[in-house]
Order: sequence, then C-alpha cells, then structure tokens
Amino acid sequence: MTKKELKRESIIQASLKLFSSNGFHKTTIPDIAKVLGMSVGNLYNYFKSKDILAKEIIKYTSEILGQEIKKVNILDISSEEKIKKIVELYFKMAEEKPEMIEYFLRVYLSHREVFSDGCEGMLCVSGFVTEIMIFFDDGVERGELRDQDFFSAFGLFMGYLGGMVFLKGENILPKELHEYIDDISKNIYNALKV
Amino acid sequence: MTKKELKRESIIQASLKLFSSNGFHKTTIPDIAKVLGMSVGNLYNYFKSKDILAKEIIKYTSEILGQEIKKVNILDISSEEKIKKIVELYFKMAEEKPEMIEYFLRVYLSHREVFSDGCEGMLCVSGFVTEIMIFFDDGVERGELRDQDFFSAFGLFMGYLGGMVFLKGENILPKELHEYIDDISKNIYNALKV
Amino acid sequence: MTKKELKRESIIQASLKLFSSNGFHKTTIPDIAKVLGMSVGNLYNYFKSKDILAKEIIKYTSEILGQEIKKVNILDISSEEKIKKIVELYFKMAEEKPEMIEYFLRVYLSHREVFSDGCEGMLCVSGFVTEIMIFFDDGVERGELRDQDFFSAFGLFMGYLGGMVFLKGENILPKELHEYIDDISKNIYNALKV
Amino acid sequence: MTKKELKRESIIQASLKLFSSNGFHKTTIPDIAKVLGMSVGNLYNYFKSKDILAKEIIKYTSEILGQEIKKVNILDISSEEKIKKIVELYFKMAEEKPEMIEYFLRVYLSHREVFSDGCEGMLCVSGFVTEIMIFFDDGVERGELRDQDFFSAFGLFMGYLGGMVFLKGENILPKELHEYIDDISKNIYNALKV
DNA sequence: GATGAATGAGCTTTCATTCAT
DNA sequence: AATGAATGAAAGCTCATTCAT
Repeated sequence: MTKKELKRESIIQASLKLFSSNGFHKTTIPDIAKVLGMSVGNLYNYFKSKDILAKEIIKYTSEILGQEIKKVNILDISSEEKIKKIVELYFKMAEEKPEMIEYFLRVYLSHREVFSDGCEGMLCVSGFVTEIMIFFDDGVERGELRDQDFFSAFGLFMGYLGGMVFLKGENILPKELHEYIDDISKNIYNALKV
Repeated sequence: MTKKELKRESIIQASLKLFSSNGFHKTTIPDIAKVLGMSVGNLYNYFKSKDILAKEIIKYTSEILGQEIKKVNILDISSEEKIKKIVELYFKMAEEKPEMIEYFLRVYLSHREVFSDGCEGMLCVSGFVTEIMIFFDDGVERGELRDQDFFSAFGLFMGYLGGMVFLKGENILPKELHEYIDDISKNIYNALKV
Repeated sequence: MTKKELKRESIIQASLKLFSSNGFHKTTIPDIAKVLGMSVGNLYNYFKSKDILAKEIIKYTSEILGQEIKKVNILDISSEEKIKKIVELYFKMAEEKPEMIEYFLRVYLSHREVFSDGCEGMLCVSGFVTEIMIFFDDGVERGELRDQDFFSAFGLFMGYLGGMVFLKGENILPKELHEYIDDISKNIYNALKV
Repeated sequence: MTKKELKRESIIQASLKLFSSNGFHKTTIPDIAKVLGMSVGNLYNYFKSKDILAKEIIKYTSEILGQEIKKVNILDISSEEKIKKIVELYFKMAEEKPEMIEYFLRVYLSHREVFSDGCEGMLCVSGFVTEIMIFFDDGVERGELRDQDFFSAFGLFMGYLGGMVFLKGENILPKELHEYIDDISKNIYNALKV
C-alpha cells in the first residue's frame, strides 16, 4: 500500500467512526480533519466531496463484512452451522467494531439522497450481499435450505440482525447481544430450512 | 376535534410525508409550511421545534400502526393466521401509505440525536411494540409459539418487515411487496412456532 | 380612576418588572400578556406598540420618583439633611422596588433607539429631574450649596446613586445598600457644599 | 502581532463602534461583517458567537482604559491633581473615542443576560477597576483621601463620569464635556479628601 | 373590549467547499 | 501534498404586530 492509500484508509476509518456515532449531518468535514490532524483542504485532495466519502465508506465496510462471511462460506459445514457462525460474527463485530454495523443502520439506510447517485440498487453493498447470496444458494443446492425467492431470505438475515443491533443501541435489550446468538440462529434456521 | 387539533394533525401528516420522502435534514420548516399553505411562524405555534415535531410524528405513527395490529390481535384465529394478517397489513400500509413505514426506517431509526431526549427506550413507539408483545404472549400461552426472549421475536418481526420495505424502497425487489406475503409469513411462523 | 386606567397601570407595572429583570428585548409582548392574564391583541388596545409602552413606563417611573423627592424638598431642613433623605429614599426604593431603578439603568439608559423619538432630552424623566433641580437651586439660594452648573451637580447625584445600585445588582458590594447611606451622603454633601 | 491577531482586533474595534452607536441588539452580525468587508462565516472563525464577541470587547476596552489610568497613577503628583488628570483623560476619551465609554454605558451596563456568564462580578472590567483601586489606596495611604469603603469611592468615580457622558450623549449638556473638567474634579476631590 | 391564530421579515449560526499560499 | 482563512447560501427559530371573530 502506498502512503497515499494508507492515508485514504485512515480517513475512511475516522469518518466511519464519526458518522456512526454522531450522525452524518452532525459530523462536519472540519471535525474529521481535526481527528486526523490534517487540514480540511488536504482532506479534499483525497475525497472530492462529503457524499463521495460516504459512498466510499459503505463500499469499504461492505467489503470487509463480505470477506468475513466468505470465510464462513468456504468452511465445510452444514447450513445450520453456517447460520450460527454468521450470526456470531455479525454480533461480534457489532460489539467490537460497532461503527461498521451502525454505519449501515444510521447512515446508509437513511440518507437516500446521499447514496441514490452512485449506489443505486445494492451497488455499494454488493460485497456483503454477494456472500449472503452464495451462502443461500449453496444451502439450497445442498438440499438444506428451502428454495425461495432470494430476497425473502436476504431480508430476513439483514433485517433481523440489523434490528437486534438497533435494539441494543437503544439500550432496550435486557441481555448482551452475544447471549442472543443461539435463539436467533435457531429462528433463522427454522425459517429457512427445508 | 377542535379546529386547532385538526390543524395540528394536518401538520403531522404533511411533515410525515416530507420527512419520509426527502429525509429529516433535507426537509426544512419552510418546506413544510409551504406545503400546508401556512406561515413558518404559525407552524411554531403548534410545535415548538423541529425535533419536537419529529417526536410527535413517531408517536402518532406508532399509535396508528398499533391500532391496526390490535384489530388482528382480537380476532379468534391461530397465531399462524395472525402472522399472515400482520404481514399483510404491514405491506398494505407500506404500499398505500409508505410514509409511515419509511418514517420508522429513515427518520426514527437513524436520528438518535433527535429522539434520544424524550423517546428513550421505546417510549415513543410503545403503541406499536405493545401490540406485538400481546400477539407474541398470546401465541406462547396458547401453545402455538415457542417460548423465547421477547426481543428475539420482536427483532425478527420488526427487522424482517422493515428490511423488506427498505429493499422495496431501493427498487431492488423483483416483485411487488404483497407477492412476498406468503413466503415471509411462512418464514416467520417457522421461526417462531413450537 | 376608571377601569381602563386601572388596567393601563397594571400593564405598566407588569411590564416594568419584566423589562427590568429580563431586559427589554428578552421580554416579549406575549410574555407580558401572559403575566397579566390577558390577550396580546387586547394589550395593543392599551398601548399601540412596545416602544410606546416603554416610554410610558419611564414617564410613570420618573413621576413617582419625582414625587418622593418632592416630599423631601418641601421639608424645612438643611440641604445636608435633604441629601441624606434623598439617598435614603433612593436606596430604599432600590431595595424594595428594585424594578424602578433598574428600569432607569437597564432599559432607559441603553436603548436610545427606543427613546430617541418622543423622549428627547430629558423629556420623559422631567418629573425626576425637575425635583433634583429644585433641591439644588434651593440649596444654592439658601447659601448652603456652591453655585455651579446644574448638570455638574445632577450628574453627581444621578450617576453616583445609579452606579451604586448597579454595583449592588452585580453582587459585588460587600454590604447592603442602606449601609452605604452615611458614606455616600457625606461624599455628596462635601462635593456640593459651599 | 500576527495577521490573524490584527484581524481579530479590527473586528473588535468595528463591533465596538457599531454596538455603541446602534445598540447591541440592533447591530447584526451581517452589519459588522459588511463594515469590515468580510463574510459572516469568516467572522465566526474569529468569535464563536455574538455574546462572546461582546465579552471580548469589554475586556479589551477595560484594558485600554486601565492602562491610561495607570499612566496617571505612576506620576508623582498629589491625589487632587490625579483626580483632575483622570477626569481629563476620561472626557478626552469620551470626546475622541466615544465608543469606548458608550460601550460601558449602553452595552455592558444593561445587558446582564449577555455578560452574566463569563463576566461575573467585575471579571471583565478588572483592568479598569484595578487602577481606580490603586489610585484610591495610594491616596488614602498618603493621607490625602479619607479612608472609606472602596466601593463608595468607586461608585462616585464611575457613576459620576459615566453619568456626565450619558447626559452629553443625550444632547442635554449646554457645554462641551471638557468644560466641566474643573467643576467635576473639584466635586470629586471635595467628596473624597480627608 | 377581548381573543389568539396568523404573518413574515429578520435574526444568529452552520458548514461544504474553494483557493491563494 | 498541505494549509486554513474565506465564502455565502441556507438553516432553525423569534416576535412585534394585525385582524377576523
């Protein structure tokens, strides 16, 4: 990685954290520059606008999440076990690096005006979606999961897990996220199995 | 209803639509006033701030959604049938009055800074949450649903349905929402049944 | 006094208190109406504008203060004793009805734009100024006070006493106002005596 | 002085003039920016709010006034002569740079809500007050001034001189300020001497 | 006289973005 | 690459005043 690429990534990571915790509109470009100890002018040398930065972040995040799921996909285990592993890693991430999941929920989900131009469809989250698709198709092919419209299954995964993280963020879950892993994995498996 | 109460509600409805379709921050108070044909100053006679308006809207919406679910709850039908009816009404609402569901997803879910003061926990969405809780407890009591942590079940409902509406909003669902009713009802029932 | 005149005076007194304690610009017409339990519209039946109200208040206040000083002026005592009595009543007023003195300091003194039209010169405070002038001329005539420019003497009285009340309002006087009566009367007398 | 410090001071001076002549609330930030030929946004880079600007101005003004009085304090002359010199410089300032004295009278004195947070007591005018205190203590120590409560003496100075400038500002003084120097110095000396 | 909903100009403040250095 | 002062449009909100009832 070149020096420039490293700095680019450090900007993405700092912005990701700020956008997630303080909200997209409440985070200003000077805020980001300050955290990084660089000037606003220079930050614009790396990302031409705040919106472009937001889009690069969602791609980056989706890619990382996708790669984690890929590691599960290539394991030689049953779909039931894969589901549990995916739930585990999602919640682990939400607990250890909450900014990524929060970014999905609090920035990507709700600022259509920002992402509509350049991230149409699921263009910017394809890294993540693709791996869920692979998981699902594999399960169907191996006769472990019921053959149904992909989006019915995808909505379940994404919505359910995202919803739990949201509830956690609102401080209304009586237990820690990881204590829900068994329940939720079971529910998802029951929903999708043949 | 007095004239003032009627006007109050018309403001809520107009704001609900604008916030949902254009986003909370992209919708200005003058925008709302213009749509209603009233002055900015007068709008502030009804709601003291934009944030307070946002909170009143979520209460209003949650109440209406809760009442719809209540109608299902009091029917003398099985939990499986209730699930289908709830999914039906949720998607019907998303197709006919999309602003309500969208408000949950695009405003309430992702502007913590706005709702943190006054809507802590699920204070402002209790109308909706309570009815889901009643549905779930009934089902468990009648031996039709597996007894599990309420939030595991609630997250499934809310997250799954919300997720599908989001996907629809992103124009990536190949079919209309109502065509997913059977699949999704089945998935939820399989997940929750004993 | 007619009913209307009574109401007029109650408006003046309520406004006087609010303007003095909260400042002229921080006090709104609805604030005043609320305190009085009347409507804003009706308040405008008594005073055509906020500025006019402010001017009527200064006249009213000046008149009352002037009458108090007049009571001293007609006493058959020395100028030295009169000075003490005037200081006494001024500080008594500042302690018991602080709004009047505060109004001079915090409203009249510093909102030239409000009083410039209609209160030119000392037009609206003539009630007060006139009595000070009488006191001074009497003293000179009786050979007790040095003959000097009236304004040199008036500035001393008004400025000194006002200054002390200001310092009290800022909470920086170590003692109560009335404990300064002797010192200050002596200083003024020494300054003005032949 | 850096370029930035120079600009900061030019903002203070321009605001001082506008606030003094037009009043604090009647002077808008765009007014100030316009006079300086700079943008509103940039002005906020120097002072975070209008209130903070107001507080910086009073500190600045008080400092300058204090330094002038200091020059008198260090002279080897009698208290009587010092009084005359202080009155002289005060009136000279009021005639040549009226905005400073006017700021005390028309902004600082009467906008408690602005200065209450950050300028408690005489925090922001200590530059000026301190020098008056030194003058007075010196005089007492040298046996030239009567030993009395400092505030009795301070109120006389501050109130009297301020009052005269106010009367001048109201256009009711028949003579120029400097023509009162002898009368007023004599009055103050008579009031304070042993 | 009395009401208070309605007006709308005007305020302070913010912030993405630019550009001379 | 790097700086950060500068821009200016636009936001949320206030409030003296009016007027239909």
